[in-house]
Amino acid sequence: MHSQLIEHIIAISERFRISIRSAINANELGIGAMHVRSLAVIAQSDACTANHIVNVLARDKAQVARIVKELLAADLIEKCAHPEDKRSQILSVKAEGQTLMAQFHAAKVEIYNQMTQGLSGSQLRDFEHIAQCIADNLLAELNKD
Amino acid sequence: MHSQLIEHIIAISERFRISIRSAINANELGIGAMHVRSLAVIAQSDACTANHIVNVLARDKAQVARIVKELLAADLIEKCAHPEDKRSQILSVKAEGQTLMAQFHAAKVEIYNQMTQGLSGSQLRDFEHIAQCIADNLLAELNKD
DNA sequence: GGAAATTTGTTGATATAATCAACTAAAATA
DNA sequence: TATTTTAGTTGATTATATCAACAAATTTCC
Repeated sequence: MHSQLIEHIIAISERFRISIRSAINANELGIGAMHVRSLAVIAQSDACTANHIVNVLARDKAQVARIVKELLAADLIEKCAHPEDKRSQILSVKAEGQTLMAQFHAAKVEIYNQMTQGLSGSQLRDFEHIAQCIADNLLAELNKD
Repeated sequence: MHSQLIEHIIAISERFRISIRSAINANELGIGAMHVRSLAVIAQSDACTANHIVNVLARDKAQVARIVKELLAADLIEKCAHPEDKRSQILSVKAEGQTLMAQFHAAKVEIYNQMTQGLSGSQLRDFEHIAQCIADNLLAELNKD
């Protein structure tokens, strides 16, 4: 097993993070890549809670709590009471957050186009499918305790 | 483009890092995943310099300098003068480092087996090839300045 | 040969990301 | 109702990454 598979995967995710940060930094805000990823989760889910972000991004809840606090401080999101659970609050994206999301998606498309150069649609479909399979396998392993 | 490709990639690399760290932590040393990856680079290259690690792992040279310092302090590697460049030193893995590398490889094989469950050899070959292609595309983009 | 530019590595300061443990309050369960 | 679980917060700490300034050796170019 001299496979460099993992090294390629690590390289891809780091370069992606760098690209996102520079795309966002160009738009100046005191937030990082994790904030953007969390914001994207909030935007995608309806009735998103902090705990939902924890599950989707597989992050520590302490880390998420701080990210949410900072997104609120930056006025990118707002929170309102959860109708069925007083411990929890529902997060939603505000106007400025929507703008940032649009920039994020544009950056993502650009990066996606860059990284998929020379690859066919069927290659990419296969790749995504296998990537999901691997991610699921590892998740199952982590949840074994 | 609603592809979750990037999210899968990020998930895989994070779970890998976690797995490596817990495999190493089990073996108790004051070092992290980056130290292990750097050590692996040193082990793989003959006449490895700090700069070589910088290039292979695409890390900041300041970060590498500190990792090397810590690997030296932990007695996992040693350095000797570079015969053709007085600025530079050649790094090599010491006995304890070799032991750690063996543990690392064992952990890597285990993780690799976990993550590839249910995938065929040809799927993995394709996947690795495409991953390398994507990594190269992104690298070319970063080097454009 | 020598000045200028580049490369290699070090250090300081700081930012970002992740981890762990203790804790509160609400909710679910038994 | 008593116990356990869940959602979130906070404090403390570690790990990882970034940027700028610097020294010393090497290379480039005239």
